[in-house]
Amino acid sequence: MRLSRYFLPVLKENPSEAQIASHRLMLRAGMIKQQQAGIYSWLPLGYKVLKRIEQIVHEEQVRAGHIPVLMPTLQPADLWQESGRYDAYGPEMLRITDRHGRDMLYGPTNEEMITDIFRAHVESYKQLPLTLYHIQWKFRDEVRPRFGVMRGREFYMKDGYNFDLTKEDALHAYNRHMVSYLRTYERMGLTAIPMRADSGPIGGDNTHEFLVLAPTGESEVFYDAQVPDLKLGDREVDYDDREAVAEICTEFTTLYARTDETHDEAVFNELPEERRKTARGIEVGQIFYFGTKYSEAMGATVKTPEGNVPVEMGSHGIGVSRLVGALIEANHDDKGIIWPEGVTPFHVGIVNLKQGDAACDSACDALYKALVQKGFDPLYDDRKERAGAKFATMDLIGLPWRITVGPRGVAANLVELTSRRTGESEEMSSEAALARIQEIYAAHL
RNA sequence: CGGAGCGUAGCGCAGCCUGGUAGCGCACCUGCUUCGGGAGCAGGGGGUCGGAGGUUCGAAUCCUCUCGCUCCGACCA
Repeated sequence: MRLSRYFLPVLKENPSEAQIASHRLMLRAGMIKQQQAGIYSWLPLGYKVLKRIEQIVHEEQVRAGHIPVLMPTLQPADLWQESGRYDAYGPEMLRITDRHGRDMLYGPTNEEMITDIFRAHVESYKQLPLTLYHIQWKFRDEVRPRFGVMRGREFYMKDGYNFDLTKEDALHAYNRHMVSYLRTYERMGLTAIPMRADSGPIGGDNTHEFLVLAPTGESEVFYDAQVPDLKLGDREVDYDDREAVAEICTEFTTLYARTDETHDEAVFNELPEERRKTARGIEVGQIFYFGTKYSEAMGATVKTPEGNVPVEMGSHGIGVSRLVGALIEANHDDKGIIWPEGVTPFHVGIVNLKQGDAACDSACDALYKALVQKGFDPLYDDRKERAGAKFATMDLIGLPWRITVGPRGVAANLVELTSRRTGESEEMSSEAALARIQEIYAAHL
């Protein structure tokens, strides 16, 4: 993309409404525009990041054997009356009446609807196990939305639901989700720690929240200093291998890691003092096993040799839109955002220091074409701006790599490759820069 | 939902107390110079002062109502 033809409304000054880094930077980098309290338009740059995150979530869910569907945002009230949550949910649920006076709601989650789909189409235990998920907009009418997309009223979320015959099967589904989530966050360059959590209004007795450590997090968390070092790395996972999947879960959940809701001071204090860490965390996902709570209430049963039995269920969510904010909270400096390679909106930025100079222009054009030809998505700043303005824009929007083309180097076929994260620059030929970019992204494409 | 604020040009703000029909910085447009870290000079355009009602000769300014947004607290993916 050529910046002169793009839509990137960056702000030089800080918007007054933004209190935390991610909100401020998303507004300044032209990623979002607030339309109402807690409701945002996603401008081109923000939309690209949102879609990259969504894509990673999809890929990891499919890899785990889960099946994508898409359910509507508007749901009929009667499904929620069946489960009893229509009355239980309270004013956070946005209730709507259509022209015929029928009660509807903008879905805050989809347990009821997915259970309805299941009971309509699944009759036999032979059709199990089954895990369906979707990525869809949700609405919770928060009393006090804040922090930009981190705590909006409208939010984009992946929610998945497993249907199994036995509790053992359902717990395997739970473990499968935990591992797939760990992979998902790692691919985004995030360390999200699974912590034992409270089940809240969804109910159930087995649940973990995934938290990204950041000073602006909403929850206080307590953990063993060794936990953030746990990594999946590039190990292969066979999601059908129950023992292997369970082993990984054990590895990631044995050390102490809890939110303030489940924190146990006595257990925590058994750790040597230097390993006891207290911090703040942003919740970016949660997994639940809740058994037959909805299947019994809504008659979601399968036929077995022993008769009709309600299915065992769990539900599992990843806050896709919230992750955009969480990623920025975890990756920024005083100049702007620093995107991890896995989610960056553009792979590399090209800065032409002397727009209009024949040699610089043609060098940039050639580099741009070569990058596109190799499957990259570069952003070429071809505006008639001064160098300082171009650098400041690149730093703000946080592309992890920048190639600078100036009149000095062009004569000798030299460009400059700069890392946004370290600020380190290296002069090399265009061809060498292209090769380096290929190398860098080999693990992310 | 309790408490506290704020709505004046695209963005950030001053003016309000002590009424006399708007101003600054950035951005934008034109020209000249500048050109590796958000340039300088000169000129220029842009605002029913959130909305409605009231007081007054006269309201951004005072009064009432209303809508929107933000912050602290309780609540939450």
